Amino acid sequence: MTDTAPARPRRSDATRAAILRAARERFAADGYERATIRAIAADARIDPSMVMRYYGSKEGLFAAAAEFDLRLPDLTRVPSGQLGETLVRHFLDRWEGDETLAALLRAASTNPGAADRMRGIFADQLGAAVATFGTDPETTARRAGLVAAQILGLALTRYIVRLPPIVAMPPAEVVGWVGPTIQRYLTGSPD
Amino acid sequence: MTDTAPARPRRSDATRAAILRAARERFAADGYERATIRAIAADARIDPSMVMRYYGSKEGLFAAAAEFDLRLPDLTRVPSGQLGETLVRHFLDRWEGDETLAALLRAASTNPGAADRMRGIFADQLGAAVATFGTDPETTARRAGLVAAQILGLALTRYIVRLPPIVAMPPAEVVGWVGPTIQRYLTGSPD
DNA sequence: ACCGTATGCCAACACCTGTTGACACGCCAG
DNA sequence: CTGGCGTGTCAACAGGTGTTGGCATACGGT
Repeated sequence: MTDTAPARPRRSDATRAAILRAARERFAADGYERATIRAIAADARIDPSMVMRYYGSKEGLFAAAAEFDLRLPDLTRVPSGQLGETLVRHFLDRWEGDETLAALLRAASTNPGAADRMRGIFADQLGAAVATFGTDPETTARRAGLVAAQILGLALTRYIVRLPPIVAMPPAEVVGWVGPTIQRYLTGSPD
Repeated sequence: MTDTAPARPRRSDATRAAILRAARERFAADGYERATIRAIAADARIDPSMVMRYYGSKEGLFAAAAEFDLRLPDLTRVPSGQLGETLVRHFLDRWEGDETLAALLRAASTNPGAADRMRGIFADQLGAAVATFGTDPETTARRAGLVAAQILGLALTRYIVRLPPIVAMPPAEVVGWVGPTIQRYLTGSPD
């Protein structure tokens, strides 16, 4: 068994946290390859070699920095007519409150490991949430995939590529437009 | 005036084309930073310095390789009820027949210039197409942006991140699910 | 046949990258 | 007080990057 959580607080915990914070910022702003360990270390005001000691490698650092929980609400407690609206609002909040998702999305375009993690998050977490309410199990994966496609497209155009009309839309209007789409992907049928 | 098109075919045109083809492949597969000039030159079976002579710099090469025309159909000739379906089918074809778009999307996540070009393509070309049929000019930019968000999300999950359920969907089913979404973004109203 | 020029290769540059090992300081248990 | 260990810095390595200039060669017009 790997001894996680001996709970003994180490003096270096603050440094570890600073590194992680700087890493998330840099990965979110620059993507995986342009976010250099040296720049991250400089932001955290320590030597680059510390990053290696605490996280092993750049890949290890990214893996630690890209840990993420969508914190999806319990969809069984949401009125079935408001699923889309609720999810879109939740994703907007989650996206704007934590730059980890932006880091993950930026990196996922070029880094296979990041793409892997992205797949995992949206397949596992979103897939599980979609499976909680009673749609045909045969189609849940597809429905979750379609939701992911719309949500990620929204995130891509709003936070990464920054298409002006999408950036300019207030959250409420985004919910108004995209909510029904998500609703249909979850509970509707094609064509 | 810059003398474009003296129409005199140069002996090096084949080389130029080979470089461009290799560049599109590499940019599409690896993104901007990981696609190295050396690797592109090796694919094209020439010396890296030739790339510099013909395209000036890596940025110049990318700019040439990322030239792209969506070739959107004339939307005024499409029955207004089939706009969504038509557009989705067109985008799927365009995306699968030319890796330039994939290169552009991969690069747009990390390279500001690529993001710029992406914005240009979807604002100018898609925006113009959406403007051709008579919706309120006030909302055309927003409608075009929403369409871009859904289409780019579909492309991201199908060709870049490769979410299994989206990859597995046959084109006809994609059209069946996403077509109505695009239709609503073009001709419908929120909420 | 000749010569200029377009085409291509080679070697090198300056720089930046992730990563490593040796060395210094300071906290804390004994 | 005195070790030992956790924390941090410094300098360097080996490799890869975009980019540059010089040199060979072969084409094409005269």
